[in-house]
This record gives sequence, C-alpha cells and structure tokens, in this order.
Amino acid sequence: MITAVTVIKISSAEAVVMEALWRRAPLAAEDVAVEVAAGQGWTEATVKTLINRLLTKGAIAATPDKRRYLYRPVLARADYVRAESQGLLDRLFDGRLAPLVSHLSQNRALTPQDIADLKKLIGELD
Amino acid sequence: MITAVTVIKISSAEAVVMEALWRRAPLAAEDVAVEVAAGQGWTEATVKTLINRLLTKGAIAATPDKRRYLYRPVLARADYVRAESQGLLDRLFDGRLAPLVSHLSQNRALTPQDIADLKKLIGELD
DNA sequence: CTTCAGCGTTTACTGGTGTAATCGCTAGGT
DNA sequence: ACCTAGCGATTACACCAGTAAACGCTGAAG
Repeated sequence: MITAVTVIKISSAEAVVMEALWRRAPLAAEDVAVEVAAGQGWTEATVKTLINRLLTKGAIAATPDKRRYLYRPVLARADYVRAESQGLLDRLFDGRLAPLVSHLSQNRALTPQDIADLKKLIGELD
Repeated sequence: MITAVTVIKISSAEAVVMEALWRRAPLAAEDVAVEVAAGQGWTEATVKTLINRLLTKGAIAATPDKRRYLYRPVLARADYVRAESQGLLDRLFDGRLAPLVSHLSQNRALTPQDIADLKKLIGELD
C-alpha cells in the first residue's frame, strides 16, 4: 500500500484562517471573517479567498448548512506545528533542539517561567 | 536618536547563499556558486542573482578584489536565527519555549543526546 | 412570480521568489 | 592597439501570495 504523504503547504495568511478554525470549528465564512478580518486589517473578501485556497489545498473541508457552508480543519494543528518546528530546527539548528534552546537562552529570551517549565519538562522526560 | 531597526527579510533561496557566507567569508561569486549550486541544482547565474538581491537588501556587502568582488555577510547569523526562532515561537507557541519542547518531545523528536544536552543546559541556566 | 440579499466562485492585480539568460564593461594577453 | 574572457548588472518570466472586487446562483420575502 502506498501512503500518500501529502504535505499541505500553508502560507502565513492562510495560517491565520487556520488558527481561527483550530480555535473553534465549524464556522461559516462570515464567522471566520469576524474572528480574523479586523485584527489583520482584511476585508471579508480576503478571508473568502483564503478559505477557498485552503479548500482547494485540502487543508479544510466544508459541510453544507442551509444556505451556506460550515468550514472545519482537515489538517490537524499538531501536524502543522510539528512540520513547521521540525523545518526550523532542520534549517537552522541541524535538526537538534538543544542548540535552539541554547541560542534563545543566550539572548535572554527565556522568562523565569520558561525556565521553570523547562526544568519540569526535562525532569519528566527521563 | 532614532534607531533604524531595519528588518532584512531573507527568502529561503537567499538563505542558502547566506549560509555559505556564514560558513566562510569573504567569498567571490564563483566560490559561492561552487559551495551551493550543485547541491541545489542551481546554475551559477542563479547564484549571481541571489547575491545581487542580498546586496540590494543590505544583507551582504562587497569589497573589491582585483577584477571582481568578495562578498561577506552584514547580517549576523545569530540575528537571523534569533528572528526566525522568535517568529516561530510567537506564531505557534504563544512566544513560549516550553510548549515547543513539550510538543517535540511528544512526537519522539528528541534523541537521547538532545535530552542529555537539554538537561545540561537547563542546569547551567539557574 | 419577481426581486433582492446573501453566499460561494471567478477574476484581478501587484509584488516577491525561483530560476536563468543576456549584456556590457574592462583588464590582460597577443 | 585589438580582441576576448570573465565579471557584475540588467532583463526575463512563470508562479505563488496578499489583497480584493465583481459575478452569478438560489432561497426567501413580498
């Protein structure tokens, strides 16, 4: 059996729409617009375009609801996040996590909270 | 005094050229091509274009050397890496590092080496 | 039955990116 | 004093992304 590893590529504007749907779904196009348009300075038309591009990419799906569609994610956020994270790690840190943490810590980008959380995490990793 | 926070935006093809220059600089255009062209399936012409775009962006600088130029980075890799990392963190993890590490650990993306390195790092962070 | 509002679909347009060929100047060789 | 090879600079072009307007269908209201 051949497994189709369809890597769906999401642009950054599209990601804004995805985030809205990951937060709450299903949503009608108008609801998505309400969620994101103002914050991004977009008109509803722009949101509609992004929704359509995501549809043709298969990143979201639509189910009929009366006179319109409700949209929901097909691509799981965890998968998206993993791909993005792994990509950054590979491109910039030779695929390894420790250098990333090291880098950020050297630039004081870690809050005390971060450090505490990390300590806890690492402890649980055993 | 007004500090110009000129954020130089580097595309992914351009980043390949930057990486070459970060590894070793200064380099003539031809040397850069030797470093990256084959690996990317690019012709030397493509590399020249990328070099020029990086020049006009101010990401690299050129100094005359006889009949040609030697190129070197102006943008520091650390700054680039920090911006990219921070961007990902902000977009996907609400700016916090622990969730990133947590996410990767849940997907078995951490090697034992990674874990050991992290433990050491965290210990030194105090 | 006709009209209108609402929704998805189609079309548009600019700028950036990937990829590359061609041009034009100038230093070196003959 | 030429011609040529080698560079950087200019030009090219298709595709994607951001942003948006216009179109067309259909159900509901009058």
